[in-house]
Amino acid sequence: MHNKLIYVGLSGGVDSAVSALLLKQQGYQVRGIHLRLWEPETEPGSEDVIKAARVAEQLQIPFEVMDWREKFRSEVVETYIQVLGRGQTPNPCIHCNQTIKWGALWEQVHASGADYLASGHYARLLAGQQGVELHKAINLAKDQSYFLAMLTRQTFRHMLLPLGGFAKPQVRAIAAEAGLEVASRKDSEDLCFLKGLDQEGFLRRYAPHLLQPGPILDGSGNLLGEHRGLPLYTIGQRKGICVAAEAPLYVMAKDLAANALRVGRADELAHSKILAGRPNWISGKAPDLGKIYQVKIRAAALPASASLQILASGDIIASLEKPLRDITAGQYLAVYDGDCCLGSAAIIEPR
RNA sequence: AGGGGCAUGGUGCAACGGCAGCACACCGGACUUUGAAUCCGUUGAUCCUGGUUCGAAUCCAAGUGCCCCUG
Repeated sequence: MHNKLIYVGLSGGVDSAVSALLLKQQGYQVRGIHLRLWEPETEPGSEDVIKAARVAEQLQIPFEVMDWREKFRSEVVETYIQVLGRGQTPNPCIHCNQTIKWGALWEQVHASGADYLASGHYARLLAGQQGVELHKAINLAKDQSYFLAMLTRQTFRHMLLPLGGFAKPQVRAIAAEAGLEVASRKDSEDLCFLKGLDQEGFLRRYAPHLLQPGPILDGSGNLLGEHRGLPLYTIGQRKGICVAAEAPLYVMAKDLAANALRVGRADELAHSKILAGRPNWISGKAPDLGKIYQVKIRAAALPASASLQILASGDIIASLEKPLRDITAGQYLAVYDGDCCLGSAAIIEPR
């Protein structure tokens, strides 16, 4: 009845399947598209492709598969490895959303006549006074707006997120009621391209040159042990240091020049300012500089109150009301006004 | 090769002659569409030999190893 053509990215999981189902029920003309993004040579036919195809079959919607493994490798995986090589902690899901899912994929389906591209992300797009706004999901525990915060309003205009108002159990119930076989499929975890490997195994295989052992030092420069390669550690990390001390040790910093890992106590991790790169403001305009907003420094972080200032360079500084730990270069500082996500910027360093 | 001290899981420390515990580390699980954090849990030890004792990590003796002081 709408006559609108919508493509839904079908991952093979329950979320995207229910997204397609809901849109179909709303009367849209729905087509499923699955991206093959990563399959190691040894992996036989991907289970995800089969599951996605089955979803489309059950929903009786057209379905196609795009083999974008090379594109994914050059756009997302290469960036991931490069950022690790710079001593930072990449967020490949954000990069994938920018370049693949809402970049190249949109262009592709748009060229095929699509009016919208939908996904199973848990976030909401609401009509605001100045246009579409990105809001957190109703179910805050599942909210994924952080991963979408580097996208532009231009993109949000043709994006549909049918699950933003649902809780996960509801989604599974809807899938079960519709008889979808993926209803009970477990949620995906970890990076999609790790596929059973842990990060160390992945890097040993695809970027072994990054795994150079080096010294673990405390704040005074004392040698405490040996690390297995700086990319395996991120700021605030506790596990994997393999050094027994009076109190737990955490990664404070990575010294690329010396290939050294600096560790310290939890209370030494706190900082009250964050320098982040030129931000992406979804509305196109910078927020109110005098106001207190909420910021998140990682997807699963609790929001923290902060005010913003904009430097001449265009970079921003967030001044936190209470110090935060684990402020990590390569991750993103997402800014919220209540439930509304104003935008995001790549974290450069704590101040 | 003078005197003193120490020896307990991987590391650092507890335990009156009476069930060997704690912290850190490791490993596992929960959580999680980034990396983490966090929470829960499991392994795992009395240097060696002999003696005293109903009973020894604990007391005694020798051995071995380490540390400190004095030549």
